[in-house]
Amino acid sequence: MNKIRTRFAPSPTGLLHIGSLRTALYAYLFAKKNGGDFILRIEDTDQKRNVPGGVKYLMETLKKFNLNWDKDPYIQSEHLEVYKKYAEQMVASGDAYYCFCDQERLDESRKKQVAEKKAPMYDQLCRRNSTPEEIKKNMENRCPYTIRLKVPENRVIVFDDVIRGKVRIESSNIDDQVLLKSDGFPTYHLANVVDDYLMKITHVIRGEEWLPSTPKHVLIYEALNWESPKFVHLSLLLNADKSKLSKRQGDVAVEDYLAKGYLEEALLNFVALIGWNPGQGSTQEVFSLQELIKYFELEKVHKAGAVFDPKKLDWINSQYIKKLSIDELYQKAIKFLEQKEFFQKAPTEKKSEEYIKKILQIEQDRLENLFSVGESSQFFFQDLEYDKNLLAWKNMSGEEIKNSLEKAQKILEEVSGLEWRKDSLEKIMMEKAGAQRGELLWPLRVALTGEKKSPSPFEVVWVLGKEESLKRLEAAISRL
RNA sequence: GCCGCGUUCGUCUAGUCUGGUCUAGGACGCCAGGUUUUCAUCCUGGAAAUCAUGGGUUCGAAUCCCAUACGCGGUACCA
Repeated sequence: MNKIRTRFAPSPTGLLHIGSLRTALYAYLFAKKNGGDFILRIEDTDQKRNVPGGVKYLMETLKKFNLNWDKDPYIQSEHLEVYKKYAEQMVASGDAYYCFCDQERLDESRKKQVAEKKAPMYDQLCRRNSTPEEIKKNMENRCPYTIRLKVPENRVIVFDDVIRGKVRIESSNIDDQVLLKSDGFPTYHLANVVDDYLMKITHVIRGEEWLPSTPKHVLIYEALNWESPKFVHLSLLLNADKSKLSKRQGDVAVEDYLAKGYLEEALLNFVALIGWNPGQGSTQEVFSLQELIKYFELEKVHKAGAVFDPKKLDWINSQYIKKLSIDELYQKAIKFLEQKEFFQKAPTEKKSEEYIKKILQIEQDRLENLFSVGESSQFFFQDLEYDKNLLAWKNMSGEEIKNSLEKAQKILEEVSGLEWRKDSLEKIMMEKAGAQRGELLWPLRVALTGEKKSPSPFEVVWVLGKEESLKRLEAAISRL
């Protein structure tokens, strides 16, 4: 049996779509699961749509996700002569033909067909009418031409899809597809087939949008006398309204999600689970790349399209954030924090790595994405502003609040530097509070944070340190 | 229009090939309660699918067959 080999074949047209990431992941998982190769191939055959730097961006993005490809990336535009050779070979064998129709005529004919409610297809003028002499003359006059697939008449084309089983379509429904464009570049259909064959791709794993053109590809394999690879068409990612996931209804680029502070591992995990799960009653939801490789099976990939649920992504992301060490969290979060205005304005001593790491320890269980880091912890970075009424727990009077704050002051003053740890601070304060928890803890917490909701006062005190904590208590008392 | 693919809780899904153990299980989200102050985490519980609809086959169907509906994709010298 041949070595398994899959490929991810994006076009460098800009950003990487989240659905393409999933396609790449599945192709990668399947290859790795079977000890095969995963190839990166750049399909840059449309000169109009290529974006400068697109290839570099694609490679960098895949690397971020650890979707490492084997061998050097293959760039289609560097192999134009190969496609041309096979196109010519197909003309010679009678499986393709030259077409000299210009765009204008094609457009007109198409318009007419649509008006007549017929399927818009090439009317095969050049297939029926061109004589060898005409072709020769056109060539000598350097007439622009394309090479089209000569789709056989009255045939049923059948192929087997790994996920969907047998798919059949009548040849009368298949257009005489252009294989080689007039600019000398191949179309997707030709380039794809030629490269998949030459690169010994065993499994063509791609989006469902390619299913309808697969019969054309089958015809090309036949014409060239090549064995077809296995076809695997993946269902699409959908918007909440079940339409194909699109920019109109939110972010679709991988880059957007990274910018919002989703971790690569979490995104990959999430995307893997849309339309796939290990089955057999497994309830596991969090998978490392290695685990995905271990459990992945193409046969378990769903046929139906699946809605992209951002809420579940949030949850998975939070699971990954919780697992990070503080050093890792700091490394990943700091660049998001540095973008925040409240952070930029903070005094230098509140920007130290040590201080931020303490805050991150408190935030770790609360974060769904890294973009929002620090947003609920702004009180750590700036002077407080709050309504003094907020200091009251239930119906406490001003006098009671004052007493409570002074008591808190006294407790904190007595805590030694050695005991200034989260756990011992909690223990000490809970002991001193006795039955009066709310009375002591609520005013203290508000004095420290100025917020109705916040982490516990023990944690906040621990981060702020003795000096700053006492200062904030003093400020609260003077407000009363 | 034509061609193709699909259809289990709001969403992601298990179960479908090898019909009975499915009075359909899990997760996210939602709701309620608990976790020695609030928030979050965590824990417990709950609501939530007549398995798209209709017809077969069968003692028995989410599971097999057919039809219909709906959704999606394709229909380019774009990929």
